[in-house]
Amino acid sequence: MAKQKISTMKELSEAIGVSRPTLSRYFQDPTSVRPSTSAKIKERLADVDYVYNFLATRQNRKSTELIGVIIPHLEDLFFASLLEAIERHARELGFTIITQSSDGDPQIEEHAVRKLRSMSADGAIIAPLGSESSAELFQWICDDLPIVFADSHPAGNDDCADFVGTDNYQSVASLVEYLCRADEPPYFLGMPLLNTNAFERRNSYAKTMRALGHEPKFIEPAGVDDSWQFEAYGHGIMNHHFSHQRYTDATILCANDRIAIGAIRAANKHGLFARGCESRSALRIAGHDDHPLSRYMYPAVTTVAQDVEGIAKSAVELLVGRIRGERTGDPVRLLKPAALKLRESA
Amino acid sequence: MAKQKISTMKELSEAIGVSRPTLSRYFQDPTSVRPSTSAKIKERLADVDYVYNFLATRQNRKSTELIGVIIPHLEDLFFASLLEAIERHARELGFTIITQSSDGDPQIEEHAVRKLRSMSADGAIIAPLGSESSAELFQWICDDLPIVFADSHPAGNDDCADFVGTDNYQSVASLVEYLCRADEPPYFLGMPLLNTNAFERRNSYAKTMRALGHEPKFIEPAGVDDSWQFEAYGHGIMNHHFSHQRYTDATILCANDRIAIGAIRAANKHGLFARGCESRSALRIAGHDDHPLSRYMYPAVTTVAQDVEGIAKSAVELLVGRIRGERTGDPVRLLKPAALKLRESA
DNA sequence: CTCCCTTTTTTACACATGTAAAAAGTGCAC
DNA sequence: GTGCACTTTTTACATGTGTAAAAAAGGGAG
Repeated sequence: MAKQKISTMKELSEAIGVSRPTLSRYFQDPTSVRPSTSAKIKERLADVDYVYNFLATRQNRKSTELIGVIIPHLEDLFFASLLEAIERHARELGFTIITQSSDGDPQIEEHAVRKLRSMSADGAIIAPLGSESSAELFQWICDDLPIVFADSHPAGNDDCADFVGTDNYQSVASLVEYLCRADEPPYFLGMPLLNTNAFERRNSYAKTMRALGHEPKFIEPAGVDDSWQFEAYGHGIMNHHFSHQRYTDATILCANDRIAIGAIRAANKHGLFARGCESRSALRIAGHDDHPLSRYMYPAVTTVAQDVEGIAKSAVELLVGRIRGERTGDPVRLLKPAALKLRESA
Repeated sequence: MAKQKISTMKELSEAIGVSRPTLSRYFQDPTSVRPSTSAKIKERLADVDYVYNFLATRQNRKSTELIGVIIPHLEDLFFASLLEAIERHARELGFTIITQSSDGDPQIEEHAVRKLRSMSADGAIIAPLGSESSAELFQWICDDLPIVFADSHPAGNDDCADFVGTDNYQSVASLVEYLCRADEPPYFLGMPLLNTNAFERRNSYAKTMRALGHEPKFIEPAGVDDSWQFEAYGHGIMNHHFSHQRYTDATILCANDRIAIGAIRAANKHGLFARGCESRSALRIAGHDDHPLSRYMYPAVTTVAQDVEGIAKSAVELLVGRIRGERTGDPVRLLKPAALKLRESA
């Protein structure tokens, strides 16, 4: 690469032989200059090493074409796949993604939101933590720029921005119905109450159970602290119970797959699954989300698949619609259905 | 929040009653102004809603305090944990992270590198893809800004930037030695040749085997395409072989845990592990990395734990050292040892 | 009260680009 | 060759901040 390094548009305009404003217009839309000029610029550009200054361009354009994404944890394959899908769709529409992980900490979440505003992001997709303290923050940011909440929505103010997520009532109901149809009605092993999904899944379980004429039965957490370490959480609780011979032939619906993975590990250690998972065991464990590794567990986790791809696509589309001003008015609330994945564990 | 919204430092300086340059210095270092002034600013700032303009500040500072991180896939818990750790350390040092996933695609990787330069990032931590086409690109970016390669290094030019990663020779050797000591010498199930780790682990396996007086034996991929879908890769290959009664009582060393997870699933489906993983089976499968879910498999995966935290910490420290000019001279090559994790699968 | 030193304000310019308006240039039809 | 329409160049100003230098103000010691 012996190409001449050029660092400003002014230098570049001299090297190419067109004026700087013409170059500026060319970079924003090559068809906005005469075809012969456009060709000339394109040709000379190939001989030269020039990268435009992102900071300077974005400071002056009305739109920065930056979209912020805030998720609770990168180290969770559900959020990781959501993020990858969002990135893919945003890239197609010409937007750059700024990812911030809130690391489960409302303070970091707040910091991330403020940083997005200071970066003049055009909008943001947020998978919020469940902290009540965030309500004010979200109200504040919603006033300033288009926001789409994804996966879960803030506890207090549901009406300040669009939302896309899974219809937990549908997804959990379809699992409960299946489990009741196939065998015993399930117990519910909830997730730590970290966001609205935790509540909705719990409520949906109870509601569906009652509708089917069963009394909801919850497995008690037994001294495990609330955290995003779901596998450890599920494993800790169920290992404890199985050690005391409890729930050893029960049907257990876990609030998410990561908890189910922990629970399945505990069950295996206690030899509670029938050899060769084809023959159904008395103990049944189901999850929720279709975590990428669910199918590799043994037994493979029966679960419901969230439409991650659809959620990501809609979130980006909703957001970009707002950013471009094509969509105004009341916030939209998109609930995606989830698909039952019958596998081996239940 | 009825706070007065203020969007520029000029407005703010009028509202507070100090000059704009004083404010500017206050924001960069509150101790650089007289304590009484600092207190006054701090006090009035609380009554007002002001966010500095990131783009404008960073355009003019010599340092943007932005660090770019490029990883092959977010949807891989190894990289996700690496990224989280990097983010944490960078945040402590006051740097903002811009993450770009190359999605396994050299073109996207190139795009990401160029974007980092156009954003005037102070430096970048890159976990490169193995593509030869990237050599020129990396040379180009290394000339412009401090780079640290993490996890794996570009195939061609090893000497253009610092590197931090796992000592694959040590890690694989310790596994091979353990496996040979405990029982039969292992076969090697490699990973797709996507980066230098793939080669190094393969070579280390062969070398260690010979040193111990055994002939290296490789399990052939049997028509599975090269991709980052490691679980599917491992599962596909081993399911195929197990179906033909091959390797059913072998010891198999997988190039990473995700492949091992796929292989273990296949083994379980074929009933090849002894019930209750306490009693050792003839079939043994080991992995590499200590993937966060390895311990939840059944049998739990025997593996070596990469020092993700240490790699992330060193990568950030090396990079920041270069950025601050505290470190110059020849590239450093830091190899972290990995720790054997004896679990149930081997 | 004065002097000196420190801090702050004022003023000015810089950064790399966007963008608007006026001036100059180009090409084409007649 | 003239006139017209379209492009491009020129010129000038904008963005929101960093930063340097000079001028002004403030505080403390004598």
